[in-house]
Amino acid sequence: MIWCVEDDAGIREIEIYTLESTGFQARGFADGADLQKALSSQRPELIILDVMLPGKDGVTLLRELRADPATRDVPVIMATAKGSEFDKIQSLDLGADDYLVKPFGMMELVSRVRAVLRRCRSAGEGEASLRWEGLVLDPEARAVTAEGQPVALTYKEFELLRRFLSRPGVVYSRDQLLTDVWGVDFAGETRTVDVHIRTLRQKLGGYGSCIQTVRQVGYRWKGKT
Amino acid sequence: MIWCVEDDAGIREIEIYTLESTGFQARGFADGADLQKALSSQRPELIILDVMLPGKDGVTLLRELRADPATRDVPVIMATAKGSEFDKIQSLDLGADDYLVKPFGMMELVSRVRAVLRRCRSAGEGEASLRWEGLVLDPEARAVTAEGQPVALTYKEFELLRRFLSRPGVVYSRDQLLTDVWGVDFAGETRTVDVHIRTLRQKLGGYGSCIQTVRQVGYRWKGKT
DNA sequence: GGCATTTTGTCAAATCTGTGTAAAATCTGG
DNA sequence: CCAGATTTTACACAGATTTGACAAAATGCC
Repeated sequence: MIWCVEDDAGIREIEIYTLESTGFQARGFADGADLQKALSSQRPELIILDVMLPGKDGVTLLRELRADPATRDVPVIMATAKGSEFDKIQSLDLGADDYLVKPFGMMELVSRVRAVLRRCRSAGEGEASLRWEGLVLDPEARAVTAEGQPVALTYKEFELLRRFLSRPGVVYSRDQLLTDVWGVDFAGETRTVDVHIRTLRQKLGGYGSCIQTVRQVGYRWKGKT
Repeated sequence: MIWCVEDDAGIREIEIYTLESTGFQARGFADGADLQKALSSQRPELIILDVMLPGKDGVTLLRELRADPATRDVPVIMATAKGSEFDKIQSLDLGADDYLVKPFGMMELVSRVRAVLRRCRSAGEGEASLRWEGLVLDPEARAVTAEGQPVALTYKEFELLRRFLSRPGVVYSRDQLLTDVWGVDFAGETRTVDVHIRTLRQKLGGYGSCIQTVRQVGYRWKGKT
């Protein structure tokens, strides 16, 4: 799925039409706010980002994308009408993967998208990061952030959180968590899980209350709404 | 089984014919009311939903589908004549799995259906939730909702309800329920079941009366209508 | 229809169980 | 051996479960 952020509806239509007719799935956004809202629940393969946008401009958006562990590794192609060298350098410095100068032909768009995707895929697909509102768990970096602030978790805590976030709302029994996180051959059969849940809850601060205990059964991440 | 919601009988016929001739089972509905009626007793693999419909429009229907735990995870492909960006974004935001713009070719329809099914199947099948009209029991989340409102049940209450909903109309004797829910080696043999049935009936509100007592025998969930 | 008997509904009190919590004990890698 | 992570232990408490007593309803008999 490729996302196009472009305020001009006409250009956006053409971009999407072109991408879809070439076999990509595509979706458009008129501004950065829409993009960021959608990013909170989904993750595109690639973003085509216009520099000139109402509200936050493309360069600012790019900077924010790169600052967030959850979106750090989404490829971005910047698009701009201005051919100014400044934008170009600045964007590439901030980590844009490629650059398109308007007016660009649709074949150029497609070929650049393909090129960037090819480049990024060969870089190896990483595990997607899990997120819940402002809480982000990055499996590759093995790091968790809450509203951008790092949360230091131990191994067991991290693995527990990973289970929860990967299936929010689903109840995990203590046994399940034990064999899952501790390993099938775990001897001890005490309040071990409880204690780790407690420390995890503490470290998660406000998100701590998202871990609900289901009496007689186990724990689950607070379901939607 | 794929369901097509489309008010134009001609288009509906063609969709169904195409899907069936490609090996799918398909069934058509003229409006949202018919769809929702059918959903109360069955569950399709995928829904193709027209945006322009008499009565409730497709976007509203989609929103309702996504709001209901029982249908939240049914894949939906939206179809529309309007190429309006608004509809498209809104639908995808609401969780449509794909989008078809009329007039679409039948081969495109089939390929999109295949793509969505492939994507959703790999998402892994969990336990199916049980439902009775507006009452939904989700075994994985261990949660029950009545008309979307959560119903807090204790362990025993949940297990009882699960028995009833899994075989509506079947009478369970107290002994059966005791060994089933309480365990084979349950000592106490008093009014225990009755008391739990009572609390369950209370918490279920209007659905409480669906638990019928069969004198001398036990209890059962109210059979069909 | 009355009446006795049995079965079920209801309530509140008593009991039991699982969980939260803190702190001590143990383990692990450097 | 140390620091930090993990596990164990112990105990109090909230909430679930069970018990027991009685009221209400259904059934069968005359």
